[in-house]
Amino acid sequence: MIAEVIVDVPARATDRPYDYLVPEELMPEVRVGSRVQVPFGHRKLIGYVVRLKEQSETRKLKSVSEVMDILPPLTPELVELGFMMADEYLCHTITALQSMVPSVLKGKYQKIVRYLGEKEEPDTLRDLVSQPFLDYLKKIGECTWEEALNFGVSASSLRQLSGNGLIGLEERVGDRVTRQKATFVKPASAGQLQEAIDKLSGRAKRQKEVLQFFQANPGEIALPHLLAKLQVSRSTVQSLVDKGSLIVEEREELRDPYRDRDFQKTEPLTLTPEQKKAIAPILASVRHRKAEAILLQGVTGSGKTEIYLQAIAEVLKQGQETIVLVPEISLTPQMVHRFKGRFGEQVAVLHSKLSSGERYDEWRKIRHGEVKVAIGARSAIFAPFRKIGLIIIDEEHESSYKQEENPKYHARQIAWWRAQKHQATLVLGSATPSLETWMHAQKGYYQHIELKERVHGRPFPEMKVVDMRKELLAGNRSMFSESLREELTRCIDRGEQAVLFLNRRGFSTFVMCRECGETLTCPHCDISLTYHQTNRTVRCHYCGYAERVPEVCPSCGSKHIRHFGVGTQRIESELSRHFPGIRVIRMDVDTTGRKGAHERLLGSFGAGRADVLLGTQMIAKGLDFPKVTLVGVIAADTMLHLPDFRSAERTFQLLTQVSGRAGRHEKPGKVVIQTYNAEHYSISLAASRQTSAFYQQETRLRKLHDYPPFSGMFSVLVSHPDRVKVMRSGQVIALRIKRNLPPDCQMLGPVPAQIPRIKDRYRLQILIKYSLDSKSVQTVKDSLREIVYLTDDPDLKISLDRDGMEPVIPSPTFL
DNA sequence: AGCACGCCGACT
DNA sequence: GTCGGCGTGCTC
Repeated sequence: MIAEVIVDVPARATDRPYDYLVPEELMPEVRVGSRVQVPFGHRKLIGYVVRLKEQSETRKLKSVSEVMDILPPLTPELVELGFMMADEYLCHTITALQSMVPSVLKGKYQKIVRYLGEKEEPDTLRDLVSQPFLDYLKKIGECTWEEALNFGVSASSLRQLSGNGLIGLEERVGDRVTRQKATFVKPASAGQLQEAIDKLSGRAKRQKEVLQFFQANPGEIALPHLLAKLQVSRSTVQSLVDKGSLIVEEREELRDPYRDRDFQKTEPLTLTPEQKKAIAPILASVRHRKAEAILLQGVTGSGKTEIYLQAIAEVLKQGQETIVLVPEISLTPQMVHRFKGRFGEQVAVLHSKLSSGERYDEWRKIRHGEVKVAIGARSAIFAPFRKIGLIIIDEEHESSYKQEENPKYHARQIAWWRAQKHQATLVLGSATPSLETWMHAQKGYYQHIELKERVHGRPFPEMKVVDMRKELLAGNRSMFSESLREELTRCIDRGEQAVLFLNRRGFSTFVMCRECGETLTCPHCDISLTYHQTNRTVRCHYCGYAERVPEVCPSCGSKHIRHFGVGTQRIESELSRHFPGIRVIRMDVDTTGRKGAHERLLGSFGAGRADVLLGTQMIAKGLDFPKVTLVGVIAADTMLHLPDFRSAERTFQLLTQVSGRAGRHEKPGKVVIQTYNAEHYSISLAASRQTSAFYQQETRLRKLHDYPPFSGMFSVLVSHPDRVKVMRSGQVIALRIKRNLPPDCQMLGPVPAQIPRIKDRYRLQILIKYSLDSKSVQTVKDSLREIVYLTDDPDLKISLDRDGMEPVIPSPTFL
């Protein structure tokens, strides 16, 4: 039997399957999706089996040396998906395959130098290596390649010695897996327990207790458990093992990060008539086993999650599996509770807070079929299930479903691909769907279900748009409008809580000299440093560079240097000035840096230990606090000016989401939106909750400018440490693209990227708007693939992104 | 990605 | 003459 293997070398030349002979004894283990070790040139590598066959064109085949897992990490379906991704997202196949499995399965390679003692020690050995190294190697027997180099031994000497057979060089392949072992104890023979007790000497009181315990509790028990329960020591158990009365067994145990928590069993809630109407088509689709996509557009608070839960119950009844994607940020303990409470042990949770070992264990539960529901962030879309009946993507419009590294996939696209393979239902849930999804629903590609009422008939909060230009004219130069200040006062006086939201994007604090106008910028990136009050430093958000705020301007020496812009810290101090004694919890990168800080702060706010929750993006969604009756948006338009054609859509979505935080329970809510663009359609239509009107307007504008989804978009990012070289390469690449560009496509650029330099690399961007005609797509894809590999400069990096979520549209001046 | 093979400059 | 620089090309 021959196995086609994709090896772990992400390079153009090796991006194809290699044939290997499968030795007789490995035949039962090697399957499509198996992770194997294979000899490749002079080294040993990890690879994935992608096909099995009987014949090979290649002479002189090498053999698969090892199969690394009991169950293949990938299913045949995922292998196929890997090839599709490599093609679609222009990445190497191995990169696509590796993105689908836990990172611990990635290879760890080590070169080992071994001392072969049998041989005489000729002079050559002494001539080539130093005496201390030789002594060391003799004592230890073997060492790593790096250690040898540290001793000053040259690589070529080592190779020469290996050729002479004086030392051995080996490649060792391991994975990063640490499987947790647990020790279990059980009686050697349950029937002879009494006998064993009788044989004990009268002084062996402890041992007797242990054996009696097993008489009362037959079966095995975890060793630590036993020790704690009987208050005996390890040695007691050990002597029983030595006597042959007990057997200990070491076994792999799956860590369960939620093991120690109790999940209260919850029962399905009674659906409102509107919910009932909404769930019917989903249930029907699940029962029909037809690949189908459904947009579930429900206002915040309309009870989408309960619909998900009841749909999942139906899928379970059909004996099928479900994948639930939620944005990382809303994968909160409450969320996990709701799923675990309903489905208990049948749920695996995958999120970024897990250690890589825990993540691996959760993943294995899915792979081994121990669970039927996988809930997690973006990468959970690759859950290795075999019979998927339903895929749910909650908050479908979230940009975090797009991966920014290779493979640059969008989870929505992967989800639809898998739904088709499995004949599964895909449910896209959102109060504010992405324009693409909304359009697809309008055109009838997706079923469109709407939930327009909040559960329990809760009223929508009253929304008020405050024009900050008028405030300014009236002489109010503070960050708070008269209106917001009044509402806040009233809210606090009533003993209720408020959430203040500052959209930080494109609006952060920077430090500027008032005499010469110089701003502090990062020495490695073309970006202003942001001011952090906590330790009086300025930091770069892109490379992590930090320095103390200088006393004087580094450029003119003036002392009049201060920070501008609005950060959460500034708002916090302004709040305490306006409202003495106010209790504020601030959530931003500074306060939530440490692990668990996020939950602690929210928990504290929920417990009523603060009047105001002040924060950035991270508080925009998912929060549900009964006492919150006021939501304030400090500056609604900060991202409206970003050079991104999705900025209006983003603004609308954000405002709608944020306003959903108010008045979710008995008390009615109020929302105050402060802006300098009060008449902008994304703001006014969000405030008046005219969702359809917004989507129609936005659709018209996208069509007018031929932006996605009316055209496709590729972005090419060229970067290089040398400013001149990047310009030259950019021109060359642009010319190449242009030469092969289909007539119905358009190239923009090259222009400096939105941030022209990051980590000392200069960046250029080229955009290709392509017509959705599939022939053009293929042409553009092929020519881009060529371009990536055409470079001979190792410092030049070219990054391709298909339908990136944040392409920058070059302004006309650049064209 | 590694690494061997192979063809041109400064040294025992 | 040789050691060693890194350009070129291959890995079933």
